[in-house]
Amino acid sequence: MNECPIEITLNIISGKWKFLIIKELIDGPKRFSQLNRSIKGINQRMLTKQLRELEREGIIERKVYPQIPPKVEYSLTDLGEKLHPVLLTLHQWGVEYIKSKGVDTSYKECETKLQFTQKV
Amino acid sequence: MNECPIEITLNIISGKWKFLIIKELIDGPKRFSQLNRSIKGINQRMLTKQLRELEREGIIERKVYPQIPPKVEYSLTDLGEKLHPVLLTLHQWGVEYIKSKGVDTSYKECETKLQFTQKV
DNA sequence: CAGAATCCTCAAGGATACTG
DNA sequence: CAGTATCCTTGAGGATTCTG
Repeated sequence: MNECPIEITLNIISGKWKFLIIKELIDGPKRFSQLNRSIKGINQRMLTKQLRELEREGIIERKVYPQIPPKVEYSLTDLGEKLHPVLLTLHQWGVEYIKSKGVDTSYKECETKLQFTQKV
Repeated sequence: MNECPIEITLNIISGKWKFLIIKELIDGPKRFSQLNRSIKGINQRMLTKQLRELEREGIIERKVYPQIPPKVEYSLTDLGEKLHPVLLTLHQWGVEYIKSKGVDTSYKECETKLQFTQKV
């Protein structure tokens, strides 16, 4: 406690996956299996764990459709949507970094994705 | 490789300490011992390790003053300075989070610190 | 003062199998 | 489909000691 807001944010959105999950959900609600497919390298256990934690922090919402086979949709809450500027600046710096290293062209698809949903 | 810029950024500025170190250096160059004191909870080994990694990525610069006792100053490079917007959005979201939880008042000092150096 | 060198712990993360 | 339940590994991070 008595931490600065930056620390608070970092403690909440820590780990390898949370920001990537949030990035996926910026495009709109997605199902568990969709997330599992679009986030490369994650496995079911990790995805479940991270989703639960994000839910507990009030960043995402979990909506269960009572049907068989089950359908569960995850979406950003208002608080979660407010992470958009963070994603944008992280993205922009990533581009700067790539430029500064002289490497390029390898990030096209993610960039466009974020541009489309740019609200600010 | 072929990662999106967000992933690239997160991979580079990962771990528990890097953002906090960068935050300290936004106020201007600082000595090793200063950083060691102002970053609560870090120890020498970790500080050294993180500084080396940040240096290797071109985010900070290390300046040695050849004297006894030794003096070493760390500062942000241009690339490092460009992380300012990220720090700001992380900070802003932290404040939002605190508001949404109804907790407050415990972050005053860090906030002012960042306002002073706000360049954007 | 600014570190290098060791040693150690634990928890984040991963692999796999099973289920309503 | 959307998860649990186990078991396991690795390395991030920590504590301590020594030094030019």
